[in-house]
Amino acid sequence: MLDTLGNLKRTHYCGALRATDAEQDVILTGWVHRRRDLGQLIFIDLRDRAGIAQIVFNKEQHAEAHAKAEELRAEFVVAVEGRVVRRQKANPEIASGEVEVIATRLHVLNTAKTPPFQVEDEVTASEETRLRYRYLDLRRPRPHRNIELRHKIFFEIRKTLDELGFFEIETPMLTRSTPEGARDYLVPSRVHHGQFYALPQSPQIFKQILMIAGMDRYFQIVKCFRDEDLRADRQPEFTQLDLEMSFPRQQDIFEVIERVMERACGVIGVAAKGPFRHLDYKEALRRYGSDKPDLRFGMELHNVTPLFEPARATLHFEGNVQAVVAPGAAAWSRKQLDELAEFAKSAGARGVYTVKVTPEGVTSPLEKNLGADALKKMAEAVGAKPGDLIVAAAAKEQIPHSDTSLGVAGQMRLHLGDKLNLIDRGKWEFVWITGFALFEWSETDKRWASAQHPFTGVFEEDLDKLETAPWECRSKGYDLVLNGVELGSGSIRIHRQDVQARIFKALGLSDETARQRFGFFLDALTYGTPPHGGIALGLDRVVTLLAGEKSIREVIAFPKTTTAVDLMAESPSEVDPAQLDELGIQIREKK
RNA sequence: GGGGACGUAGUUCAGUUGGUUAGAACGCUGCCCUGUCACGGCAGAGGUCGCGAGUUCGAGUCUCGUCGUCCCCGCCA
Repeated sequence: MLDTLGNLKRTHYCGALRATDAEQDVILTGWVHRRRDLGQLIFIDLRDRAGIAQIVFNKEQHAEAHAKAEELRAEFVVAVEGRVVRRQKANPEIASGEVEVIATRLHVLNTAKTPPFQVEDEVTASEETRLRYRYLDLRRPRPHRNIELRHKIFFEIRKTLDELGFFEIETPMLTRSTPEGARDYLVPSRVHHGQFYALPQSPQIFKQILMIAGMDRYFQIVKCFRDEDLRADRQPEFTQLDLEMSFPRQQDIFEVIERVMERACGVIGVAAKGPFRHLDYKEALRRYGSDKPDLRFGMELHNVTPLFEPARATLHFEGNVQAVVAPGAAAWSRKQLDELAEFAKSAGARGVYTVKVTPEGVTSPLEKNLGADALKKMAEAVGAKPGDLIVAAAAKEQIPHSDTSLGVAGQMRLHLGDKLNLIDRGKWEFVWITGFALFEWSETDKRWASAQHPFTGVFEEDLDKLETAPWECRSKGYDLVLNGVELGSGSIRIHRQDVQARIFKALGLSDETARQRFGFFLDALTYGTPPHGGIALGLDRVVTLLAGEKSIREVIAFPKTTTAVDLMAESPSEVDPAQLDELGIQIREKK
């Protein structure tokens, strides 16, 4: 027979009991974490959100409570009445370890099936099992801590932006499909047969319209939806901090985000301080081989193409050659070097070359191709010291106006930085990346596409190149990067209808198509649009970094798998034929 | 769309060259135990080796397909 909660009122959290509570009568509630049955004496670790308290059931003193405690099993839900006493021997492992509760009465509020895995701090179950029984997984202290941290960060962000004069304004979830960019999640309309809403990839157009509407400063912590393939740092639905300001200089937006990040980092006691560094996109690519460089360590790239030039034919490489210096890696084994080459190849390298720098001199398989003098010169040029390994990778330019050798070397830099333990985990290196190109060549569509999105502003002096040399147009976009992770991007927007029309044209959108897709927005632009700009940050990634987690799934209460499945809710799922019928939808067999 | 890793008891895993009755730990069930705290002791239950074909006298093991989970490339304005 189960007991009722009745008029029982919890007096303390289990995990909050301290020596100062000794000799008090308390009522605790929670889950049976562990039971240690010694016969006449039963110990229960009782767990709630705050932690664990030890409860003692003594047959001699409280026979009735003891008898009921014999029936307890893992994850039963109970309320315990009792008295807090100091322990003769404290348990330093738990926060409440100086005291325990002598139970006078036990109320069994609910039973529990034997859980598929034990609720304990270390993960013992596979991620698949954890996601299927997410409600049990979330009972563990670490997910609890991550979800609490997420709340605290969100709360701090809201407070900060409120103080800075921003209004949190909601925008529609059921909106219009915009074929530019990611695939949309579509929602069929029952009322409008054959028509669909789309879930927003971002509130981009709405937030710009809010600026046109004179709201001046908007923000929103909001879900965005993108139907693309997933990764450790990507979910089909994810949470953004979206914000927009009217009449901003780029500097003003940076300052707002720097305040926000300072306060968010403050939640875990990290002293991040703006202004953050700035790095030009091209410079970031040249020095770090990435548009989201990890600045926690050096190991910058060196363009050694000229040094390799004499051997271009014999080595059969194409494109440029970039080198990095791996400190202390001259002693690496053949196996380690093979693994490195394997990694570089998988990153897109066409050729991988290593040069060992030792106190005796410089040795390399390249010696017969380049000669000893050239190798010595190379070691000097890249600043390699005895004990270092120079790793060079060649990759052919595949995309017009970009150098793929940089990206390959950039991936090697990260790989080596990790392998050689060069990354200081206590560092928090924020950097603004600016100076992006406005357009990138889309190989799939065989046309120029917006590097960010089609509302990104362009420098006035580049306007004339829109039609003649689109690749030379510089955008007013910027990215915020932390420790090699892209946290978000934004821009000063286009606020003139004529410029917006020219961008659509450069993207190969006819007037007609542009009107069809963005007509309402183009109209809005003509009614007195202020200069405006903003940014969107991926908050799941922010929390992941601050929580010290590897996967975004660890900071989301109910995440989906890499195939966009919710293992607990078992979504997506088939629906009742009557529902489909009402929507006028018929499912075709997949080819 | 492509590449890689994994799938065996409730859970996490081991399983030799294809060969007798598929093992361990934790968990679970019962009994004993008054100071445990990952309690301990004794006894016990628990298996569609993801699924489907194939090769073979014989498949957890080999082959093909398929499903699922994870990682990476493409993709993600």
